[in-house]
Amino acid sequence: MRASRLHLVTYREDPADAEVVSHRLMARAGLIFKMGSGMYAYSPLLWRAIRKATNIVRRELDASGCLELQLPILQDKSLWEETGRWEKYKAAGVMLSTTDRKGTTFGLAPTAEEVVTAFMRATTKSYKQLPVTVYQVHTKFRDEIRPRFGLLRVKEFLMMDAYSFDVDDAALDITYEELRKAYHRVFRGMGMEAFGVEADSGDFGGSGSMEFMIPASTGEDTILYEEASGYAANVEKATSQFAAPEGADEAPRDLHVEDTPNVRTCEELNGFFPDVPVHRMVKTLLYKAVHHDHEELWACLIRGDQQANEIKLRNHTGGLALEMLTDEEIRQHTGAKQGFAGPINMPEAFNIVADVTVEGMTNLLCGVNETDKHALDVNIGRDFPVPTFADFRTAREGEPGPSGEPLKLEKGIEAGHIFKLGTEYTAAMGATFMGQTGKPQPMVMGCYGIGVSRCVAAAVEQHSDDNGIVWPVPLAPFEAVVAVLKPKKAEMLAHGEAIYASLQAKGIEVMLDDRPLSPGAKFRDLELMGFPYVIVVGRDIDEGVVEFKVRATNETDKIAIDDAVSTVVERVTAERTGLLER
RNA sequence: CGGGGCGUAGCGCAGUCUGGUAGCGCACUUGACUGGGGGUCAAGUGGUCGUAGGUUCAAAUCCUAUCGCCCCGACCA
Repeated sequence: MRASRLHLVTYREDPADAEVVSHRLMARAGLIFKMGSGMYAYSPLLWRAIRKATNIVRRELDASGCLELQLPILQDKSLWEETGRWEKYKAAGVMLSTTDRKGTTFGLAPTAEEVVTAFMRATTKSYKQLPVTVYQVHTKFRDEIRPRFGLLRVKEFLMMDAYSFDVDDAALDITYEELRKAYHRVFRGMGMEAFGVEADSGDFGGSGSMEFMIPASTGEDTILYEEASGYAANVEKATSQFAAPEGADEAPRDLHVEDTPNVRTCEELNGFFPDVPVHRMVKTLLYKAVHHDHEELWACLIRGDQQANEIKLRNHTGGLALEMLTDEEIRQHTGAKQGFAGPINMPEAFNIVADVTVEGMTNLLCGVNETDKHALDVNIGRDFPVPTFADFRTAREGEPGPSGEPLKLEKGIEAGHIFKLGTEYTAAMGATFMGQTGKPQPMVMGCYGIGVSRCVAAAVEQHSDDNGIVWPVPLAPFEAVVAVLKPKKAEMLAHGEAIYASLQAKGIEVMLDDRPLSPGAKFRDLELMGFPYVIVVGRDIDEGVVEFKVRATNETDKIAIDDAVSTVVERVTAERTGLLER
């Protein structure tokens, strides 16, 4: 393609709302055009990159025996009601919906388990047809609370979603493992190192799931990992070991209630009682769990030096959503101001649970649901009933992980997620097949997603410098550019066109930059757009010399014009497969 | 959902407090000179000032409503 015909537009200034590097650079390079909050037009240049990312996904999934199909974006509400997820997604605020002229309500696909299960239900009769894994690359919609960071968090995006159907759990395990490997090939094939981490299964349910994270300082997810053991988990799911409660063998002392006016935090309480360290206090966090037809009150006890993990707690409550009580609700339910809730005199309406760090604590300090008062030397079982103990705490960097190594922290962009769903959806929707035994049984399902448009943004997030984007070759909109510095000079242009034609003949995706820009403007522009290799046809052309520029290093070599094509071909073909072993 | 802020040319912004001819930079068009790191000069194009209503002789500016966008918070007991 000729640059003069590519509708290239670049900007010298950053957009006012760009916070992260990929957003900034993609906007400046004219790759994305904002149409509204969380909605972007993709430029022709960006679409080339997205198409390449899509094709890498296709290549690896096809190699794993997956079948591409296409499912509707408009999905009937009643289909989602079969699995109970309409309520769930509405409660979570994720589902965008619309209605047709008859008043029928449709969801705009945030994902497609229901639709694909309905498809398989209608088309699968026998175990002989299984296993089947289908996938599509299609637009998805999510009503994000707060779209931001350019293409990294948007309301409308391009996603690959795959769904596997197996005869039993053992068969699912094999399929899941196959897809896990394919996922690593996909990310490596894009030129990125993604690592798999244990993840919360979120709204999908199911027995196992793994997220694929692309390390980036601006990532919205936090990963905790152990260096040697290979343990890595999303902070939403991560566990760590903790020190046993201090004074476990102390004799219980008599409970006494003291005045603690206007305290709000454990640190402030510590000011009143310097002898009681924060880790001998118990915080009482008050929540409501929202279910589809009712709300429940929950109180979670946790040691003063620990932080609650609301995802773990929500999973325990089984609610669709978990919300902290407002100050007003706290007053209404406990009669006390915010800051004084406690397991003592707790209204019966509350379900009380406690984090495992609370188990075994003695002579602790906690609230008594009375404004401006706290109790000291409280003992579990004696002063309040023994609650259910479980892991409700947030693991933190530096704490010993499951294998005992100190946990390290890394920020990442969630690029993919794989789940073992089991029969949750197929059973609910009656998607059964005739087994070998002659009895109908539900298909065992897995689901798998890759944020294709997000991956492309993540690639920019990971590969850039002060001058702009540095595309990895597998995603680059063009693998190479032939830049003619003075396109008005017919002879120079002819040399450029000859190199361009040869590269094309060799199968290189090449752009001829024939735009009449000043050399400085042209160099900056090409660097901003981030093409991996540039052959500069300039002042030395009369001596038969051109320049070979490497975007990643910004190094320039003068080479003979006759070597230009072979140099580019060699470099590009070496990098086309990303990080895959050849 | 709570708090704060912003809507003025394609982009980035000033002008609003104190009502009186709508501006600047970039980009874009034409011409000339340039030609290896966003070059120079000259002449131009482009805006119902988010929308609707109100006050006023007069509204980008004041008032009301509304729509949109951005940021922070929503891990506090």
